Formats: sequence, structure tokens, C-alpha cells
Amino acid sequence: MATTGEPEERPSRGRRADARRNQQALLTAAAKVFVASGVDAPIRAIAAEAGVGMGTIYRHFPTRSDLVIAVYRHQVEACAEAGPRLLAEADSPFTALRRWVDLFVDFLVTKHGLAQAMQSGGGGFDALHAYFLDRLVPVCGQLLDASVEAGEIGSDIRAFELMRGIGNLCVGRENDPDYDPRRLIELLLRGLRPPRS
Amino acid sequence: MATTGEPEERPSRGRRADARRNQQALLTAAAKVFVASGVDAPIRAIAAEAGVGMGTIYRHFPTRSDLVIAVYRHQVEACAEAGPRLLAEADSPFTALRRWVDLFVDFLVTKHGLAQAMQSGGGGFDALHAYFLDRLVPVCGQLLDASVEAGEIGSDIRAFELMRGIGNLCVGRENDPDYDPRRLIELLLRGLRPPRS
DNA sequence: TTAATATACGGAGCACTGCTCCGCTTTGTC
DNA sequence: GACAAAGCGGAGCAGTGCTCCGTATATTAA
Repeated sequence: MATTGEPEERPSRGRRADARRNQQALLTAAAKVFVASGVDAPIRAIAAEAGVGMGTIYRHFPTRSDLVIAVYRHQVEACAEAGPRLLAEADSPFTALRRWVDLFVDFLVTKHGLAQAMQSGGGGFDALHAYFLDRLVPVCGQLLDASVEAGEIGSDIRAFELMRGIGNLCVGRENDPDYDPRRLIELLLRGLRPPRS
Repeated sequence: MATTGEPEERPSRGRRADARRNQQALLTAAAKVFVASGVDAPIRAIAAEAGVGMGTIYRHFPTRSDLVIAVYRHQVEACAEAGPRLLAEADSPFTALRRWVDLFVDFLVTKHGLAQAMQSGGGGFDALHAYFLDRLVPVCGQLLDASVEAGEIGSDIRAFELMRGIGNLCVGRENDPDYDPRRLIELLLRGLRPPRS
């Protein structure tokens, strides 16, 4: 079963002080290790970095997903909240969509292995997959709907499919000069435009 | 170093009879296990299925890539050879490209985990990645060039990037009714069309 | 302050996997 | 049949995920 939960949302009221400290230390350590070794770094390495035992990390974050979600929650939220804002600010819904996709891609490609993990790769990442989708698909759907309404999009693509495709295109070794996911995503977006009359 | 290989191309002349038998048994066993458990199935499982020891499998196929390549070589070759043929047969270069991509996608999505492995996921799959690219990028490039020449393509996408994008879009659990990579690939191809005048 | 209890900690240990290494077996040859 | 070369098998090591439970600590009550 996927753990749905916000382990660090409630700031640990009523729990023991050492537990709170350890949870914070784990988040900090995980962020550091993720940058260095990717989101599928050995759990032991994160525990060591935080100076705690294996049991502690599993108690606070039963699955890998829980830890990754906790580490990146703020940024995912920011991305989700940017959707409506862009829609209000931009010249047109499609421009907003384009910018939002850019934001999303920026987030993905700077996190080593996150794009891979976000696609239900089959590790302990199921909850992560669900979290991203639950949080961002509606936002993407809103941008998509607005673009359709404005007649800027001809295709009947669904938000889930688009997001999954974008995520997939971001999978792979970062810093590869021969592969820029943005270029392909631009192509994908261009493919959404209505057929020439 | 990536083994460049063709271990089964030369039909084992001059080698001992048991070695030839085992190699064949391994190919058969691997094909079966790949279907059941994907291309990243435990090596032990393949060895067991073939009724040989660990040493034997590593002697014949030093890396996982070597084994995967050997198992699917025929189909990759068929795909590579289909390129020029389609170019000759089809109404237009872009139609040929479209059909070829279809062929490629068919191949990828029916092999559990192959698309994932083909993108240098970082396992023992480096040689596999190189093989696919060496063999298919030139074919794709030919189709792309012909399409550009015919004025059917406006973008300056390179073959490597396109193939990599297609491969990426095919990554993920097969048989997911909510995600059809073909739809996104169609969008991608549509995005290649020249901008409306 | 001290005692009692719930809470949390730590890491040994098991299962699984990749890969190597080397003593033993089989094959081909004379 | 004897011999060397070729090949085989699997024990064993290292890395990893995850669990389990004896021990330590924080908190509360007295």
C-alpha cells in the first residue's frame, strides 16, 4: 500500500524531541545525498550522513517515496501553484502551458534520477509516482483545458498522458550535450497545435 | 570497456561442442526469461533455466548487454533493414519515417523493460545502448534527411535525439491503458512538420 | 529528584543479486 | 588410453533493501 502521507507537514508536535531532530537531520542528509548520488542512493548512505541507524530512517520514512516526497515537497507545491498564476499572467493559455512545462522540466532535470523514479520504475517509488500525478495532473489539465478553449490546441491529449510523456523525455543522464529534453518537449508541444486550416 | 560483440554471429566454429550447446541453451533460456521477467531478470534465473552455472553464462556473455543484444539481434537487424525499404516503397519520405518509427516502437514495447535498458539507464547496459544507436541512428538519419530534402520536415532535429526521445517515450509499464506511447510519438512527429507558411 | 513508562534508537542479520575465481570435468587429439 | 586444452560449476564475496528486537532516552508522575 502506498503511504499517502505528509510526514513532515505536521511539525512533529507531541513527538519526542530526538525524533523531531532526527527527522530533520534525515531530510537534510537526504537532500545532500540525493544531489551527490541521485534519489536511488543507498539508504545506508543517507542514514550514515544523518548519523542515525537504519531503523530510524525506516521508522520516519517507511518507503523511499516518502523520503523523496518529503525532500521535494516544497518545490512540487511551488510548481503546482505556478499553474494558475501563469494562466493569469501570460498572454495566452498556450504560452502559460509552455512556461509551466518549462518550470516542470527545470525541476526534473536538476534532480538526479528523479524523472526516472517518477515514472513508476518499479522500485519503492510507487507513492512518489502517485504524488506527482495527484498534485500536478490537475494543474496541467487546467492549462490544457484553457488552451483548448482558446482554440490554441487541436489535439485531444489528456493531462496525464502529456505529463507522463514529458517526464519520460526527461529521463536519462543529465548534462548530455547530445540530448536536450527541452528540444523534444518543444516538438511535442508544437505537435499539439491545431492542424492548419 | 564495452564488448562490441557478435558472439553468436560466427556459429561457434572451432569451439567445443558443449560450449556451442550451452550458448544455444542460454539464448533460448534468456529469451524465455526475458519475456517472463524482463531484460533485467536475475542472471541466476537465466542460468538455472538453461541448466548451466553462473560461470558459464558470464563466459559466453560477459555483460548483460551482450546477452540482450544476442537475443534480439535478428529483430534489430530487421528494423535496420526496413528503413531503406520503406523509403523506397512509401509515398513520401515522411510516410516512410512514420512507418519505420511504428516498427521500432512495436519492437520496443513488446520487450519488457527493453526501452528502459536501451536508454543508458546505468546498469550493465552500456553496450546495449551503443549497439542500438550504432545500428539504428544511421537508418533514422537517412529517413530524416530524405524528409528534409522533400520539404516535409521543418525542424533541424538530429537522428540521435529523435531516437532517444522515442525510446524514452516507450519507457514504462506496458499494457497501461492510460498511457499509449504511440500517441505522444505521433505528436512528436507532427511537431516536426514545417511551420505553416 | 527519582522512578516508571512509553517512545525511539541502532545495527545485527537475513534475503537477494552481481560478479569472480579456481578446482574439477569434458572434449578433442595423438 | 593418455594428455592438454577448453570449458564448467558453484562457492563465496560485496553491496543493498528491509526487519526485528534488545537497549537507551525523553517525558511524565510521584
